[in-house]
Amino acid sequence: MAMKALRAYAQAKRPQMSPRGELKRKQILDAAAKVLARRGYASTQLLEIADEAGTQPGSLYYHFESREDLIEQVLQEGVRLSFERVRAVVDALGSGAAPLDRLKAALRAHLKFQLVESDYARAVSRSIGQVPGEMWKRVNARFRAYGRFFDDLIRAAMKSGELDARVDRGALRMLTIGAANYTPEWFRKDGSMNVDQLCDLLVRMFERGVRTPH
Amino acid sequence: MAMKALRAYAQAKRPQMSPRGELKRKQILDAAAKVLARRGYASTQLLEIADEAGTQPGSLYYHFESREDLIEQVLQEGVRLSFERVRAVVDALGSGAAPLDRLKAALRAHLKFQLVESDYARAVSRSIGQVPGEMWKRVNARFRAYGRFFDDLIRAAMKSGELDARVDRGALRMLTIGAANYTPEWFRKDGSMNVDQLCDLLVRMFERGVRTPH
Amino acid sequence: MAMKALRAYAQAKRPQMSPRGELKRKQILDAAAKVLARRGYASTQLLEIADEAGTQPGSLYYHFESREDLIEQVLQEGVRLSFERVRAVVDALGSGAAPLDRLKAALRAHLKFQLVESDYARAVSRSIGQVPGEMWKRVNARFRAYGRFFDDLIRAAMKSGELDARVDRGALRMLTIGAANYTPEWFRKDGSMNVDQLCDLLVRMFERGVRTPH
Amino acid sequence: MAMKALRAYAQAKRPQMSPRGELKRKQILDAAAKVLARRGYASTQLLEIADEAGTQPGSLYYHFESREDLIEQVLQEGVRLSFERVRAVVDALGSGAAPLDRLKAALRAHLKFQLVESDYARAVSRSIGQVPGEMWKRVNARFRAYGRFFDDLIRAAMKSGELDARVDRGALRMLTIGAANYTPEWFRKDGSMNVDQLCDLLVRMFERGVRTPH
DNA sequence: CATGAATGAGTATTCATTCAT
DNA sequence: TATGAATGAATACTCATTCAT
Repeated sequence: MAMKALRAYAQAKRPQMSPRGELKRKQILDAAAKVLARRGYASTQLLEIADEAGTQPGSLYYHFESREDLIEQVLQEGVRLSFERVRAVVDALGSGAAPLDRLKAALRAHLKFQLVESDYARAVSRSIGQVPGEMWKRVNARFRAYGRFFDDLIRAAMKSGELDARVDRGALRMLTIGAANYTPEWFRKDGSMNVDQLCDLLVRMFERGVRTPH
Repeated sequence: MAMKALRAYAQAKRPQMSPRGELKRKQILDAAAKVLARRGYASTQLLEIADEAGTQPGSLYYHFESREDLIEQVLQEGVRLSFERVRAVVDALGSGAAPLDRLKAALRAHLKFQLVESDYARAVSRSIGQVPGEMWKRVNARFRAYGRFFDDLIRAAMKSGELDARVDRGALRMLTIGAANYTPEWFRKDGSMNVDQLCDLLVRMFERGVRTPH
Repeated sequence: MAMKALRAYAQAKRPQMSPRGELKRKQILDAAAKVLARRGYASTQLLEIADEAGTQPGSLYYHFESREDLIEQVLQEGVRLSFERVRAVVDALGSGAAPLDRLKAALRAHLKFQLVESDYARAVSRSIGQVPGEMWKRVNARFRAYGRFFDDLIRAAMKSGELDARVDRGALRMLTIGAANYTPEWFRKDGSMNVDQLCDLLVRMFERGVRTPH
Repeated sequence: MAMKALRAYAQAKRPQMSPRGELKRKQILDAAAKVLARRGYASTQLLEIADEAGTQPGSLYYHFESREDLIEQVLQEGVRLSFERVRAVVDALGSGAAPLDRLKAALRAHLKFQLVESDYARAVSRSIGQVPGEMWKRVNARFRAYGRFFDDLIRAAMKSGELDARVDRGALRMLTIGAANYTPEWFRKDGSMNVDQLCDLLVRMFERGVRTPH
């Protein structure tokens, strides 16, 4: 009871936390992202996170309310970072670029980011379908915004005539995300192709597969 | 320890089991498949399986050695059934059919089977990446045979010139399987498209995306 | 599975454990020794050990890996302590003492130690024949060293001519140990004889029974 | 409830049971004796007994009320058979034989019987100290009668002056029984000595160790 | 702030016992 | 009588969480 208050206090206080506290908090989040990317939601244990962060399980509770709280923050961060990255890449092309080129760049950025660049992003794809309802509702709210961004890119490429407008945009997006999210399960950097070649293939299938027939 | 041999007597006796015993065993496997398809490997609990099968958790041990044993049998069966179904569909076309048509039929069958037809198949796709090493080794042995079957179909379609032979077959297969396996996560039968339309889309992306450019 | 290594962190850390942790660990070992001395291996339950130690069953796992681990440590300690005690008593006599006197002192010390002095020693004698194969192999390794010590004393007393060298040393030792180990089952301190008188009797049977006839 | 009555009925009926029923009952008792001799009371499981008897665990309940009932009957039988055998051997010597010779014959018979001749007898020695209080009270009642028989033989040998009358008879008997009962734990028929030589050694220690000094 | 230690609710598993056939 | 099948109470074990220091 008194604890609850203290914890709430810790949370509320977060913005003004000491630099040292912020650092530790970041280390724990990083550790949790790494473990989640490795094990997925259901198999992730606090002990392994603590080990990875160089602390004790009990210490995590100073920085986070609970396992759920910690994990949710990793997942939210994962979605946020992916979105941020993809948007930055698309923005860099400028609004003068062809809609399909913008979409292809987004696709490439998404795949690469979650395959080799960010534990947070991989934590998300490895946990989809394991996260309990309530938490998923909240994470999914942000995830849907990310999806809408993609949807807008697709819509634009359809409007411009580059993509076949008769294709169901939602299904198209989900099939592509599924293909991308599954890659961490099988792709090996030291295999027969590198990450960029993999991106090429995904983009090729998307582009030629969906483009407007003449 | 010395008891292990005794406990497993249900296993040893299986061949001569009574029809009633076989029936219950099947009901339990079905229940486990349903729960695995719903929760995935790590979150699947024996209590839920027992509930679904209309028994007590303790009773499961009359038919199976352990949680691991039960789950592994569901997964093995899931791979076996998928393979069986897909092969039957391809065989039905006859060897006179064009290689690409055979491949497209296989793709369609795989997606449909695991999306709406079989809890066992969905149990597999929902559990990939969560199954502990040793068990995965055994399940994967059968899974690879299934993958090889697809690979042969792809190779044939490349040889016939229908598909672009420069594309990496392994990556192609895994991207497609990823897209298909993710569908149970988002596809709703009552949504804007039906299962066959979804199959059409996946096949279209595969076909047009990979076919040989002229 | 991969978790085993993590769970055992209490073990790995033992050397640097805090005094408070060491104390509790000792209390648990003492409690386990008491319960084992009372019930024997097979009937010993963690709940009873926890009760005796003033903890919860779950707490035992902070200090020990498993029931087996805890029990094995008690048994190893039991053998170690018996050996240590007996050797100390024999050493105190000095090497100038007659071999038979050294042997008699050892016998007396062994019986007394496990009858009234040490729960650990009694835990061993009460568990012989119940301990599962693998564990017994390890405990027995130390136990055999203890047996060899006795054997050496017997051999010396035979060489000196005090004992009849035609008697089978192994059988002699085991019969004597059997007689001694069974005493906790029936001896009552408040009975017709005290511990020292019991020791006298055992030593008398050994000495007169085995000594060289003239 | 209705079961209780039926079971009681089965028990009450035992004397008039069909020959076939009696046979099965005997097979189960034999099997239980074998398992008890191997595992001791606490580790004995009904499944192993049923296996050994060539039946199912459930079937045991037609012949015996419970695990406790079955085991108790084995133990009672074990004491009864030992007593019977030892008494027969002593009686065969006739009352004209020297008291010490009668005692030595009894000792020899006891050791040999429970070491190599009877699973029932070994079931008893392997279970001593593991049997729960209530049951032990009942078994011990018969066991004490057996002990008294030995005690009478000892008393007679003391009266005749062959044994030292100052020795505590109870302790003497228990030490000897302990030595004998422990033998199944270590004695191997194919070892350096045979059963009769082992008997010789036990008798020698008893005789020379306790006889009246001149 | 951190941690060593403890807790307790939950989970798989075992096994004597029951019961329908 | 026998047995295949089921049951449920008991037991070891796990792990997020708490708390004293």
